Amino acid sequence: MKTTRNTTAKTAVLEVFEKSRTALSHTEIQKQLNDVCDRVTIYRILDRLVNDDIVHKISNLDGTVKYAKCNHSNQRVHIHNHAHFSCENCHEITCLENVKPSYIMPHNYKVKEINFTLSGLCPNCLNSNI
Amino acid sequence: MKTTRNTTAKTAVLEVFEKSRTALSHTEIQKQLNDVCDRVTIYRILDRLVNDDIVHKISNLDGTVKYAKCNHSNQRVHIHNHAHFSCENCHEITCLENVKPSYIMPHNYKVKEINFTLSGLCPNCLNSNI
DNA sequence: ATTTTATCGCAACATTGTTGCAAATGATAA
DNA sequence: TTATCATTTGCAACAATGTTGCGATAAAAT
Repeated sequence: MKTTRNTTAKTAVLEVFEKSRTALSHTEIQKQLNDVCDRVTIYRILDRLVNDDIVHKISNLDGTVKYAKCNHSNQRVHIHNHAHFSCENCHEITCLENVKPSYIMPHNYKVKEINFTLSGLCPNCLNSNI
Repeated sequence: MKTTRNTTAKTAVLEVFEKSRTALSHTEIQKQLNDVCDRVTIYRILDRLVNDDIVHKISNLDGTVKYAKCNHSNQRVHIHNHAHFSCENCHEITCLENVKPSYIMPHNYKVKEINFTLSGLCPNCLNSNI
């Protein structure tokens, strides 16, 4: 049985998530960590965190991948069925915890995960008259 | 005013889309074209096709970006509000033209585009008892 | 046929993600 | 506390993907 360890690098990554309101890319995490650990280590930590359902992965329309901490891991069945918002101006991605899409699927599909990302202008950028 | 031209490379790319039932990545398109044109040219053609609303871009959870031809460009307001399905087994991405999510947004967001991708097993792979 | 300019090919570069392996380190039990 | 051992890390090297600049080519309009 593979156990997971609490290393200093992992703790540092989790602290970065804690401080951030928005989802973060690998590069953004790396910048905030400044040389706490290697680039490769961050990739591996993120993989583990996603696997352990501590962090979820979000892919943006532009092809960038971001990560955000889950703040509902107390639920028994843990599905990330909430939406994300991607601002085309400031490029921040935020979780819209309360936005849950409803939809009707054709038969014969087995849905395991959903990724619902809306893009446009976030409240901040909308107010700035852009 | 920038006009767009019909080149042989662009026509070839569109033919590849025509033949394909599923969404295609840059690499997949390149393989099917075998050396009709340069790798860079394909990137630029795809950019233009997306800009002209002839093709839409889909980004998958694994970070891969795929493209599919729009078959509803007759609509006046052209928003890609349909869902896509990404099979975790065969990795094919298909458009679910009839699946349109309904959702309620918080105020102060201006939504311009949505990306709704469901993943799991497609009918083909589901039947294969995987 | 000539002109204009969008498009192309090439080369070089930047970014992002992956892999193998020896060394380091966290967790567990002695 | 120390010994043990599997997990994690750093490094180096590699692979894949996407971008940019620029001279050459070719599509479309006159």
